[in-house]
Amino acid sequence: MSADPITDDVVALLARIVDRFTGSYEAAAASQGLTTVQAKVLAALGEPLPMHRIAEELKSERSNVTGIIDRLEARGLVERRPDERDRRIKNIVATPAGAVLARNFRRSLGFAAEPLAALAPEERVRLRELLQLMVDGEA
Amino acid sequence: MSADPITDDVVALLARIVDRFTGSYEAAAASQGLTTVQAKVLAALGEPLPMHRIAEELKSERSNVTGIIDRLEARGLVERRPDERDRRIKNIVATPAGAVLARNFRRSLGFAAEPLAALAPEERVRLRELLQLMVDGEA
DNA sequence: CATGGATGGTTCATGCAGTCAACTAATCCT
DNA sequence: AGGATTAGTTGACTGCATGAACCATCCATG
Repeated sequence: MSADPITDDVVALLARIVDRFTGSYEAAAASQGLTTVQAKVLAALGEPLPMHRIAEELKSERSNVTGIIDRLEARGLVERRPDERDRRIKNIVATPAGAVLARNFRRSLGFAAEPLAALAPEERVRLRELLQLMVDGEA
Repeated sequence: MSADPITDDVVALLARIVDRFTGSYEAAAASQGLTTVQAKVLAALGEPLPMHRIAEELKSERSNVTGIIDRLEARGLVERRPDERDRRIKNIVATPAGAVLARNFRRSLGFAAEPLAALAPEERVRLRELLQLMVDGEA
């Protein structure tokens, strides 16, 4: 269809890899009793973030984030902290408990993803180059 | 953390690429008025499939598939057709309308994904090799 | 400095996707 | 024939997502 069979192959391979990757992601999240969105939020919370930044991060609506944070806060993993300078803003910060889960999540994601990169060192370097090109290739 | 900085880089790059890919997927689905799951199902329906096969495909429960097919059927994109040999089974088959949407979806997914593979032909070949290794690398 | 417009967050209603448990119907196995 | 297994559905419940309406706060400009 797309004229170029190699491109088609690459796209198909990417589809499979994406599938595995998201599978690993979900498994890693579940291993910490988190949904994927919750894991994503918690993982992004190295620095406190206002709600609307989180909405951006998730490419979703502010109204949606309210609920997600509600649930995380109800479990004591996250805290709404009023901003000093701008009283409209609530900064979300991970509690110690939340930080632990985030760290465990990242670790188990790493383990899950590692087999994917089980290539010879030289191959991994080459792969990194190519992926970097792909990433740079767009705006 | 994972000892190997190159692996870390590769994982991070993969994460970004996965992100873009799923973004494209969602956009392509939305362009046909479909949710991502609906698009996935419709795309898998080159051949009629019994519900439980679809559940496998989606890695979800049979009970979940019931609802998904309900909605597709309500829109006339899909049809429940009783199986001749095994009367427990309902084979799901795309209606002409459904097939059109599936084809449009695939086309617009192709266009969306193509920029990702916008590498020199030689690079694409090399990338295909590496991705193939990754895919083969697991059970 | 007052006011009108933008921004940050919440609420509400609605819909889809997902799980789990309980159920019916049909098939398989012996 | 009868018990286990398999296919699909139903119902109750949760989480994620959107869109519209709404406060509160901030900010710009007249």
